[in-house]
Amino acid sequence: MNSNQEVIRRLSRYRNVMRKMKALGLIKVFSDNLADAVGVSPSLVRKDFSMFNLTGNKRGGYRIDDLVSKLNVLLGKDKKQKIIIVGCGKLGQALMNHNGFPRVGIRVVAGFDSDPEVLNSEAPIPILHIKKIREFIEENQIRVATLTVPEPAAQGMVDTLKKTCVKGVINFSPVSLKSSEDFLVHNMNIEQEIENLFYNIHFAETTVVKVQ
Amino acid sequence: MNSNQEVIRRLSRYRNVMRKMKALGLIKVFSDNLADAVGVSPSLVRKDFSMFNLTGNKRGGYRIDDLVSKLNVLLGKDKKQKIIIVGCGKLGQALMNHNGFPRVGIRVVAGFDSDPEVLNSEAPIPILHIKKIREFIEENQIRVATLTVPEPAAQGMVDTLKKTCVKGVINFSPVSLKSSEDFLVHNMNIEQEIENLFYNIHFAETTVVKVQ
DNA sequence: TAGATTGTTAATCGATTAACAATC
DNA sequence: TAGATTGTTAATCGATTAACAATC
Repeated sequence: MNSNQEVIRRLSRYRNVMRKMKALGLIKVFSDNLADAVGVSPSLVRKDFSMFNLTGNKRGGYRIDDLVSKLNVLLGKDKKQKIIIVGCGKLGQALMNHNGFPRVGIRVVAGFDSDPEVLNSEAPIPILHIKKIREFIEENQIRVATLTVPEPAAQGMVDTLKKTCVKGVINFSPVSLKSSEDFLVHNMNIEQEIENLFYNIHFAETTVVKVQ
Repeated sequence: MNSNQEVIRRLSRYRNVMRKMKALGLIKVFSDNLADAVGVSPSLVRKDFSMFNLTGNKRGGYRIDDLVSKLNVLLGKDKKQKIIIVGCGKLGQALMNHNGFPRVGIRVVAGFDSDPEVLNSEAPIPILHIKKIREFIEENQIRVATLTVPEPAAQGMVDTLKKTCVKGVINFSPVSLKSSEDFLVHNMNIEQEIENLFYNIHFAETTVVKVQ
């Protein structure tokens, strides 16, 4: 049972680096190159690959083309990844227009809200009334949603989504919701990240707290 | 030397839970309660506290009041945490209006951009021209910024900020920038988070990949 | 007091790194 | 071939957990 989230994140980063290398005309890459680019050790790069049976050539490194396309399959990037935006306030709308998505094969197919003002705004991507969400999800076989609703609505929305074929959400509200076996929640807690940064700045430069 | 980011994140979560408990009228809390709320083991809660010399009473648990105020000092929440928003596109503007911030003592004091249209829009928080950023930072002793500029501008902006008293940024652009000793970067990579979620959904339900 | 919970030590677990044989 | 790099094993490191004496 492999449940280490970090490996997958690293694979995704290796892939991004390799895609850029490829754009520069490079053909091969060594574990050393990827290690430098991503900031990990070469051993770890090789170990990560070997865990997923991604092999290279002794002496010759890895073929970028080959590795990228294997990673695509592994990470599900060979298919378009459709998502919906639940809650089209400022943050939701920012995500709808986020230009980092198309580049990596993520497609926002619809937004949902209940505020009539938002519903009438014209957007390149349809914003539908929240009451249509279950129907839409089933028809379009949506698996992933972003949760950008006000905090009090977050848990209720999760309960609704659990009844559909959505299997996970990225939660931007400040309540940290819990994952369960069949419904994954990834919390993007901006406040917490900022607090953490302040801590690291302030106390990392002062002395270290610790112990033992 | 204590460099474990996770401990700090957990402390912050314990604090949030306790503030809610306090609002409910509770006075004491046991490691068991916090463990349940945050989803970790009671041992870990006690260990985390003990690492920072946060003590309770054998048999009596921890006094919420006491612990919250000690955590406030530890996490720097006893002072207002001022931040600036660098790049006031959709995402930057969403952050400027993010109502999760005031509640946790984070204050957005200004935004910066170069687009005249954005500069003229009226916002409750001033949006200034990017050329005034260094002056503003020094005058207001800003330590933390969010980086919500288009990807190509991100690295350049970091280089500018490094020349000021800003000591760290939350980077929302899809390039993952590297931290250095005296300038911390926390990457909030939304795309990566979504990719990761797709992976977990798709392949966690299929079989597990592997190994040893 | 008896019972329950902390604080801490030792054991466990898992991830990363170092090292090196295999081999291109 | 000689040299360099992979793939993998064993060693290390660090974080989490279990256990329990101290004690309220």
